[in-house]
Amino acid sequence: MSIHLTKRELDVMSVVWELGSATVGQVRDRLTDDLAYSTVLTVFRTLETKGHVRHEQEGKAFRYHPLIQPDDAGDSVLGRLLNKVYQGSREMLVTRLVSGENVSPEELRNIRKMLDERLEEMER
Amino acid sequence: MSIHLTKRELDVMSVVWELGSATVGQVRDRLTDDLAYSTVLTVFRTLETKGHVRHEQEGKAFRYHPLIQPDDAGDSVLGRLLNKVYQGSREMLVTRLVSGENVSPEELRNIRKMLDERLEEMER
DNA sequence: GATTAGCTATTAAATAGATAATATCAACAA
DNA sequence: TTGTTGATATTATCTATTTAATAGCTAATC
Repeated sequence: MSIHLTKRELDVMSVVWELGSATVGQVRDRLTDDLAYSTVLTVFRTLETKGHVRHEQEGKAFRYHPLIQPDDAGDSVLGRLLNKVYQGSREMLVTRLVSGENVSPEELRNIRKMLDERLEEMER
Repeated sequence: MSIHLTKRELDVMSVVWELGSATVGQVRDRLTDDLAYSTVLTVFRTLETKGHVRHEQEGKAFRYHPLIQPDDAGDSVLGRLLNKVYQGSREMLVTRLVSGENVSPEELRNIRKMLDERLEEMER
């Protein structure tokens, strides 16, 4: 089954993934919205209930560790986006993804290279 | 500002985009979940309130027309996905997108071609 | 030993989202 | 004229999500 994260849950998981693991305070400091400590804690508890993180004691604080990876959470969103918005066309999706101003040629070349490699191993 | 659609709103808009325009009944018939007529109607009314569709009378029914396009709705999702899940790396996102079993070599080649063209026009 | 600082636990409450029952209304059929 | 049919309009309910106030606990500090 696919994993669904709410907006806030994703905000929190994003920091946890980035840091590898995180405490409530660390997450709170990194979020752009200024949330109360207890708010972030509540989100963590929800995530733990859902089995997406676990915690261990660290001094007096809890340190939360991810039990799911970005891809796990991304797949459901990506799937919905692909099917509902781009009618299943990966090309349309990627086209849009690289259509912004701030996309460097290098990034495009890297993506192309990745595609080349993937194509090669498919043909083998 | 970026457009946010809820899951159900996206389901409905998806059908509207696909058909060009749609009535409540048409949408209801195409959704995999079996929703009541009034449920779909409610979603449409929300979408209309938000300015995402307009309607015109057609016989006794309403026909709804989209006022936003797929890209408009996709951008906010894509942006969140890119930044929160893939840490801003388009390459990681695309890698995941093309990593499934059911991705044809042809589709990959089309994407690569699109990238080539985009790279060319950037260098010009 | 009392105080404070820094946590977690409990509880509440407001808002958003999803679903649908029921009331109405207009046009057509008998 | 009077149902009947096929819509829309109104209203309600339930659940999920978001936010946070406040209570309680523990270790260090004075």
